[in-house]
Amino acid sequence: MKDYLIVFSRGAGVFSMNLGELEKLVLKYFWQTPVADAKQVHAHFERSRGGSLNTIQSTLDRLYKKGLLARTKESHAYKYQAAKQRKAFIGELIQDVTQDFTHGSEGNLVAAFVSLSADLNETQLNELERLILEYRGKINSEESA
Amino acid sequence: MKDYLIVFSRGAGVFSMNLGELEKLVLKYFWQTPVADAKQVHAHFERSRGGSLNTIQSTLDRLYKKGLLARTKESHAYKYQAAKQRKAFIGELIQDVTQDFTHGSEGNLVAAFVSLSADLNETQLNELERLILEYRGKINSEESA
DNA sequence: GTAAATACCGATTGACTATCGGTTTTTAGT
DNA sequence: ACTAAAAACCGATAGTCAATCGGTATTTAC
Repeated sequence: MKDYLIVFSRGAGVFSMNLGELEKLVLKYFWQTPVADAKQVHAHFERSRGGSLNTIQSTLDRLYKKGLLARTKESHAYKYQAAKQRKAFIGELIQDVTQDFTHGSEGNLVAAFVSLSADLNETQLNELERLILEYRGKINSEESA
Repeated sequence: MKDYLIVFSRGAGVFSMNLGELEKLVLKYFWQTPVADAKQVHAHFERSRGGSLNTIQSTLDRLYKKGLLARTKESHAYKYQAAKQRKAFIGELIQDVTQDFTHGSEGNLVAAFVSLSADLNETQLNELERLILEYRGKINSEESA
């Protein structure tokens, strides 16, 4: 007789689930198209990859349940839109996948820099410095307000 | 009669697969412990999470086949070790999960900065600037060599 | 040469995406 | 109010993958 309990858990991050290929495509679609219903999404993907309207509908529903799409019912159809802007999503994604491997004191971004710096060119370094300056300015003006 | 072919593919990135909870734990273990065999890994995890030696063995094998662990046979047991250092792994991970969502011209790191900057404190900004300077220095000395 | 340690094989379970047929619900128009 | 169309909803199936572990084949040490 087992006197213990085995608990299985998958994913502890922001999303706690993985994204399939179609889900990724649909997300990208909604970063280009503010609002669309299932029919429109289906029309958009029918040519490039096929698939039935039902497949699109259940994918939209899955993304909605994951909190990645928002929806409102308008007459008899749901209108979907991205729940997060692309960059915010990417940020959460990075946090999600890295948090298991980064230590508390070590910022994810700093880890990312160390990890990716080998691929950086001068232009990107300049851009990054510019962003840091810009961000510093924002902090300071907030503090003095 | 179907005259078309449906191709399913999951993941196109560096790893082209996902990591389970145990796999993550084992990876982290090998970033702290340079070399270990299945028995040692099992001994380490037995207390905290249980599981049989076989489970550890197949997990090690899976990580090996994914290229995340290296192994050499020593007498009758494989000795495993991390194939990638932690930060390199994190870098590839970030690239992997973001590449579907970032545009070619936009560096992943720059995207990461924009995404994560809301969480940055002054210390981390300083650290980042320091890293940029350091990295610039490295580039320059390589160029003049 | 045998016993112990380890690798190897294969099966099962559970989670998740993709897919789509069929049924129910909702709404618009008459 | 009735009906037809549209859409949502339900449920089934297949494929991928991690986790798990029993059983068998190898390998090595003595």
